[in-house]
Amino acid sequence: MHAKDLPEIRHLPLFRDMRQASFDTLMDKAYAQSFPMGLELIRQGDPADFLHVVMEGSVELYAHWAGHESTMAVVHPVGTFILAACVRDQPYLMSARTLERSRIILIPASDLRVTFRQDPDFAVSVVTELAGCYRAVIRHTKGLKLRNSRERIAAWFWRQAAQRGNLASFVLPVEKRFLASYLGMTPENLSRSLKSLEADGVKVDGSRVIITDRARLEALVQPDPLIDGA
Amino acid sequence: MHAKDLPEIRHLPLFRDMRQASFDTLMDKAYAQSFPMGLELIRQGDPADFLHVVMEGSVELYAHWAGHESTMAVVHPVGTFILAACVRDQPYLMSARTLERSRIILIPASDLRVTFRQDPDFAVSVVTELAGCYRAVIRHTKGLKLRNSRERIAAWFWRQAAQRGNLASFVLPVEKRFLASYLGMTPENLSRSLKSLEADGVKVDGSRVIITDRARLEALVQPDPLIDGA
DNA sequence: TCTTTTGGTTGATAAAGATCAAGCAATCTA
DNA sequence: TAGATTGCTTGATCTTTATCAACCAAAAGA
Repeated sequence: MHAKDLPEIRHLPLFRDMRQASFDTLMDKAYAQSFPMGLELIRQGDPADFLHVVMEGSVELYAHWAGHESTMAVVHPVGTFILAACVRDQPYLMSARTLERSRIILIPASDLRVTFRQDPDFAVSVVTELAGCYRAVIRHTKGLKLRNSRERIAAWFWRQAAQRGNLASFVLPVEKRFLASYLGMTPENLSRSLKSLEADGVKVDGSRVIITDRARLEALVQPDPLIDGA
Repeated sequence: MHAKDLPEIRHLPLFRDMRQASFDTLMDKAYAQSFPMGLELIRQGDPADFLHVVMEGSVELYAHWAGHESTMAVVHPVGTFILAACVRDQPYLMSARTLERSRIILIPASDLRVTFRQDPDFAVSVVTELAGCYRAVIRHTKGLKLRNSRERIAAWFWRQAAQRGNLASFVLPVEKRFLASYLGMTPENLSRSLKSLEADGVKVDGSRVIITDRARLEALVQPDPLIDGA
């Protein structure tokens, strides 16, 4: 556990408002570890031992059943994952693997559970964080059910651009096959849709995305804060 | 607000462990109301004013975008809904309407937010409840992404039977069109799939479901606690 | 009781998306 | 740098699911 990580972790909404003493004891039990690319950090069904914080790299959360696999989320720095399993002391619902070499902070779930029972400010932060996670999944599921695959891709691009201050061009932060799976389609389907989206104001060349016609894209996306986020 | 409701509400996991004083003040601000069938209780995007508790009847949570509509959940007694929007003081992500004549308890969101900051036991209950809601949506989304429509229907039947103590026959608690939408398909698709599922151990006659061959159904469903619940 | 309404079913057809196979190009590695 | 690997793309085809329209039956209302 490196001292230089502490300010960054402390700055996260989840840890921002807790008592310094609680934060210190929690961090005291935590440790950092670096993992190579492609390593399975968590297997779905395993007991929830640690809250994970991604400091560097990126982590895919994915689900599998009957030989099928689906990307549920990709976590980038600085972000946490599987808080819900930790607080309920129940098995993980998703597996996790590193998408690149990653540095992860591991916070023992048992200490977490003790801490939010002792520090009311932290409890409030956990409540707020979990409510936010819940709402994020609901929004994603709404997108899956209400939009077709072309619209989902367009909406994802629109959102990415918006998060970068409406930048007209950016590089994909994940490989296309994970994006495809996250958006609930096959890589082939994504590939074909990308080509057809040139007519709707997005051009994709390799991993570079260029919004060529923002108005046209927006007409297709019909952005909705209750799906795409504020 | 009827006194006879209090024990039932108090028995809910969310309210079970809070201090009596907190519960009393919360219930003091709450009030009960009866609504006719088909009434829109909540419109998505509205500010979160009340935590809702269904005492009688049933309520559909649904989402809409660009003229499309999709059932996200159906809440039966005794169940709560839109806790997340309340604790974050943010707009509802889903609309809600009564599916039949229903009696609902309305607990002001502002009082709720005050209470879980003052009563640590209640805060822990809210944490646990929200984590449970989050995990329920994740499980449902996993089902949507990993299973095809036939499998989703079969899994839903299997789960319903399991919740009723592996009863071989039960009556659908919702109209088929809502079930179809909840499971992410059209009513026509559901209707056709139901017929084809006779070959897999489920027979449906009107609103009556009969599990004719549990083993066969289970072979199709491949039940997984990480999707179908424990 | 007789209509009217509404939810459900069925059939025909269309569209969306998945699958399989082959080819390509960028990246990694020896 | 050459070869191998890997992810992406493209084409052909098949499956799944949606759409549209008609019809039926149960339930609600006059």
